[in-house]
Amino acid sequence: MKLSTKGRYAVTAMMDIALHEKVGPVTLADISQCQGISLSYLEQLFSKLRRSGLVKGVRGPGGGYRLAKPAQDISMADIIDSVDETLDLTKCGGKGNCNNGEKCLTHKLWHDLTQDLHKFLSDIKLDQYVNRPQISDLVKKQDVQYGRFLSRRSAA
Amino acid sequence: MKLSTKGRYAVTAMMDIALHEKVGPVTLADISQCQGISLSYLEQLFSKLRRSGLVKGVRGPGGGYRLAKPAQDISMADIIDSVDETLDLTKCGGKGNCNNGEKCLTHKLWHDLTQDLHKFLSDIKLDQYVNRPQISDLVKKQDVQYGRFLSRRSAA
DNA sequence: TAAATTCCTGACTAAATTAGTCAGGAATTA
DNA sequence: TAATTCCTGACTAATTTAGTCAGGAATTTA
Repeated sequence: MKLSTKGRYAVTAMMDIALHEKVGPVTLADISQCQGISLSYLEQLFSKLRRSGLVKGVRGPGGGYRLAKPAQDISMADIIDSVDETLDLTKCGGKGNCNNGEKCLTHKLWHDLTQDLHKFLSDIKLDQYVNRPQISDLVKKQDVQYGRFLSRRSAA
Repeated sequence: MKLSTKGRYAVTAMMDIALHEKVGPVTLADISQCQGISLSYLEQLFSKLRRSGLVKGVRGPGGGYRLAKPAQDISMADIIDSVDETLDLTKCGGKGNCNNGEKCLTHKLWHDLTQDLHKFLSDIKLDQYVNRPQISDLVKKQDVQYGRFLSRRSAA
């Protein structure tokens, strides 16, 4: 378990996609502009999210990314694990010189803690932070201000 | 909220000190050896932990570090916040071009999530992972194997 | 008092990670 | 066919993490 800006980018981007699930795929260009992340960096992150089976890409005009499964089946832990390399615990355990080949006691305690943390984030699904009252109205308002979707959706 | 190896080092080191509270201060040299972290790096981390009021240093022979307050008053969030610089959320909010001067909706959702996470870690106190049955026996065994304290304590 | 121990500080360097850039190709829509 | 968008890989810059070094300050023990 690890948590950096990388994980934050991934989570917010996934929230973005989930918020607009009903309208259609969300392009990385949109996310890039709205969240202030470079397009290429997003592409790197989404390469991982796609390989983890969290999103699927839709190519061509009108394309973008959409969730690969229902929002209630995607947990925060899934997203963070997908992009943030987990940190190793084996610095002492590898050498095995601390507790007769077993891992240090404190390492075990840390291990227990991260497991609890991981469980906590596994229980939080994407839809919990997205399907909330008032949110959908705000999304619309934001999209209008932002011009997102208008160009291609008004033509259809 | 952020979580990296740095935070892990700090948490495990604090656990180490808490485990040996009754025996006396724990030296950074001991922690360094047991956990495989360089002494100077530990000194950097403990400089922060000390300034945050989580530990206090005891100089001179027989010295080391001990907790500055009871283990049940030190939370995991305290420790992690102390060494891991929190990551900023203002990348969009600063520019304020997303939602009419307000922060992006997704940023708000992320903010909510990290608050929940922070609360989770604030509710976990150091003693919860340390004062557990069986642990104290294991500590003794490990200390004997490791020779920690023996040199200076047997003389007393 | 002298010597050993341990914290404590700051400046510097090396390694790893994060973030971004670039160039080009593949699939899809219109 | 042209535009759009995902997709890939190689490269670079910036930041953070981790470690090194040199020295000083407080304390204990002899």
